[in-house]
Amino acid sequence: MPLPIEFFARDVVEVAPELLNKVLTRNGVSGRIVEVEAYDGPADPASHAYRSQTARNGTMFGPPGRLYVYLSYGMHFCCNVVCREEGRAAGVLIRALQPLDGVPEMRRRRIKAGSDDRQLTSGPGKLCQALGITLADDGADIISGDRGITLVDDDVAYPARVAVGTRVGITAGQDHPWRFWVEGNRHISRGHARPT
DNA sequence: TGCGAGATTACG
DNA sequence: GTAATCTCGCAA
Repeated sequence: MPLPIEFFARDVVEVAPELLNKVLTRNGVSGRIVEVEAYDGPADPASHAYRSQTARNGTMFGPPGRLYVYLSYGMHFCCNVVCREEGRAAGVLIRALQPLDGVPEMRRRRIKAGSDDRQLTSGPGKLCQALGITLADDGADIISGDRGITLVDDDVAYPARVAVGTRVGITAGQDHPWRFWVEGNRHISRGHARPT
C-alpha cells in the first residue's frame, strides 16, 4: 500500500532509514530500496537546497511525497523523495535498489550491466536508468502514482541490520552520518574513493 | 562572463 | 586514474 503523506512530512533523517525495504516502481519495473542518504536543505551544506531555490531544485521546495530528479555531472539522473513540510526543502536520495520486477526491461535499458544483476541498480544513476527515470519525472507524485511512479510498503519487515555511515561523494557536511543501507545486501553502491 | 567543483559512471 | 559534460555559486 502507498505511504501516507504524513510519512514524508517529517524530519528527513528519520524518514531516510525507514525507506529501506520499501518498493519503488515505475510502470511495472520495480526494486526494493537498500541504500539511501538524507539531505536536510538549508541546514545541510551538502544539499542542493542549502542556498536558494533554483530551476533545478524547485521540486524540493514543494509538497512532500514527490520525486525530485536532477541531472548529475551533466549525464546521469538521480532521484530523491521530497520530505518535511512544504517550503522546508529536504530529500532522501535513493542510492541503490534490489531488482524485483521487470528485470528484462532493466537489462535492455542498462546494456552496460551485462549479465551481472548487481550492475543493474547499485548506484543512484544506475537505478534511474534501469527504471527509465528522467527529468520528465521530476515532480511526480509517488503517493498517488500520477505519472506511473509509486513508492509502496509491501509489508516486508524492516531490515534486521541497518548500517549507518557518512554520505558519498560530498565534501561539505561530511560530519553527518546520514547514509543508511541494508547490511550485507549485494546491491549496495560502490561509493566513491575518498581522498586520504 | 568565466571558472571550478559537484549527491556519477564507465573504461583504461 | 580520468574523461564525459550540465548546473550553480562566486569571483572578476
